Amino acid sequence: MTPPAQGPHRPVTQADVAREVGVSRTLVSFAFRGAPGVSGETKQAILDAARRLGYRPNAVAADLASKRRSAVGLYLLDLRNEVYADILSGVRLAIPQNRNRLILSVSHSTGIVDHVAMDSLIEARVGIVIAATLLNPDHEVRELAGTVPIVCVARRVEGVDSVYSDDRAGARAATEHLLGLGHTRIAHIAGPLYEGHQGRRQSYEETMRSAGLVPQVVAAEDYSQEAAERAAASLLEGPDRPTAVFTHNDQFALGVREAAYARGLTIPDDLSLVGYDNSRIARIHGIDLTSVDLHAVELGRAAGTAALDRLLNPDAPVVDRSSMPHLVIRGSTAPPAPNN
Amino acid sequence: MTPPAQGPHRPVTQADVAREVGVSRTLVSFAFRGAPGVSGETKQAILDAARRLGYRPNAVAADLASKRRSAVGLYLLDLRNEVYADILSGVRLAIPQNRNRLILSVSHSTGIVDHVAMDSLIEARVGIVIAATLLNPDHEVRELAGTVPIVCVARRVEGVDSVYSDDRAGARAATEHLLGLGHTRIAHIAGPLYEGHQGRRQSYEETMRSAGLVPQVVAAEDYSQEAAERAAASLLEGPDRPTAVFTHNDQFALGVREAAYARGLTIPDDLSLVGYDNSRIARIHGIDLTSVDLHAVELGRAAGTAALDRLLNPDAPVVDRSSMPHLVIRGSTAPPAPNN
DNA sequence: ATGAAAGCGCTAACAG
DNA sequence: CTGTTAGCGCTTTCAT
Repeated sequence: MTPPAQGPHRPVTQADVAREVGVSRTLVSFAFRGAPGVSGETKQAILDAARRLGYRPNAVAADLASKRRSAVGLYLLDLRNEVYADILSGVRLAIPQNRNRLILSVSHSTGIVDHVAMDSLIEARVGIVIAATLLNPDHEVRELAGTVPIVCVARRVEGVDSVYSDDRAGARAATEHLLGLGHTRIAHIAGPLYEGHQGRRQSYEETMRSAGLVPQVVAAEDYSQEAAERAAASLLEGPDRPTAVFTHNDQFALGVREAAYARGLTIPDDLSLVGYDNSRIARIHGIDLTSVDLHAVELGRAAGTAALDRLLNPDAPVVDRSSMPHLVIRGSTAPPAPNN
Repeated sequence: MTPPAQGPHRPVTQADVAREVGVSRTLVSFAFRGAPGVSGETKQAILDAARRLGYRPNAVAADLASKRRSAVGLYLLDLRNEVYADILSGVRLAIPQNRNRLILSVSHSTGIVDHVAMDSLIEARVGIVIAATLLNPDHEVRELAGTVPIVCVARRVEGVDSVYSDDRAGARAATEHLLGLGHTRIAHIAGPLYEGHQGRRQSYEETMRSAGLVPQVVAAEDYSQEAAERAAASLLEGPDRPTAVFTHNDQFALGVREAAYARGLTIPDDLSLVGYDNSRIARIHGIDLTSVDLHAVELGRAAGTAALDRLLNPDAPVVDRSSMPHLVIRGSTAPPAPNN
């Protein structure tokens, strides 16, 4: 048989170290946190003994005893969407790994509001939750924020710390780009119609109307690429096929792209395509997706910073930090074909 | 100014609930864990009072008191590589979110062995670490496993729970596919030369030699796409340019692809390309990357299951679970051009 | 500079 | 069925 399992059996505690050195537990505690009031000599002796015994501080017990909550909860909607991975990298940039545990809770793109996911963070006693992005209606988010402080990423909720990008500006830039190329039949594939996630769609509609055109919106059933593919199918097979499609995000754009090629349509010759997020996929040679960049990494970093600030200062005024996205024009957009 | 911040100030504890109902703390504890020995009546009263007061169980304190360690640590090398996101999804499938906190620790593709990342997991007192993938040499991994049980994902370490894919078989299939198409100048872009990550390279070399050919390996400096791009540059600009390249992973393949197109080379006409991971990118129309699928989601799920088993039974024999990858042939590979 | 004692929120024997 | 008593590993007054 294979040898038995790994792992220690009698964990070493501060008391063990204290006994070894012949001092009190208090001193060990002080020494490890670099608190003042420990002579250099004893401190050294303590650190040495600790290493010898293999002592590892217990951050969880420390939090409990100090009534602190140094853990940061991270709620992510859907890891298959690269934008969430980017946000996570950004968060990681802001949060020092050695000081704040990052407790992860992942929902799934097809799932409705996931109370279990938030509950698990609350019961893990995180000091704050960075949420990207909650699908709940605003009033529910505010209610949740009454239980645990929340930083909303990529969404603005009144009364709750929010770090987001100006979706209306991004969608306007995208739509205007297509209008500028001469398109008139421009469709939009929106996400599910949750509150707080309608900025892109609304701004698209307004921009179309301002141009004297009729908006055409199809809402995908969920945030998966497949849902977008199905939504695109209805668009591409219907009468008066659009000559351009602007999608809620790049993942959706990928779905449209597959749907188009499956029907023998070429991008951008038969169909111009604009995504949102400017994820890595958009930049690949041969994809060359025109897309709105909302600077997801930077958004994540800002959210991480806001979270740390909130942890330090629970009574500071609510953070409301928006940033401007920018349109990156690539090869997936072109003027409509003359015969269209 | 904006209104003050969110969050409760005096957290509700079991004691509060007990007082409210007029029972002991023990009963509240029992009621919440569904333990036997609580009358239906009191249980209901307790649950009601708890809801009324807004009581939330403290999973951290529970762990401490019960000397249990229900938290699972997740060490991920690099979230920009989709394979790690896939592994994470798989882990999530196996681990019920409401019972086991998932504590995340992310390293970075360019970083060397990240002791800080592992330390943070140890100090968070996780019961087990799922590691995908540690760059440390085998003996260091074994040493770490003496402090906290580890499940190695996508890598086998003797004496440590390991859930992995047969890299040698995958690399052989990839190389033989290229040989079968008639290629003779087949190069390989390997990752950095860490112990435990050499199976693909070695198997490529053996397969080449068995075919009477000379292997040509370039090791990327780190696991980033850019490093692969640089490695590919030297390959594509050197004399006797290879007609095919097999890369350590899809991210590398993407780097090669960019390097090729930047030099006016077309895939697969001028260069056949095989990746590894069969990530979503490989499946995109226009990328169509031939790639070895190691079933990352399934790997993650198996790792999650193994982790839960180990948590339950620390003394069970070491897990050694390998699975077979399979080659997915797409449009990025073709016979070499006749003039080559 | 050092230590004793109380307590964080919870679980776990052990009694009744 | 219900309550009492000790802790878990650590921090934190408050003394000395």
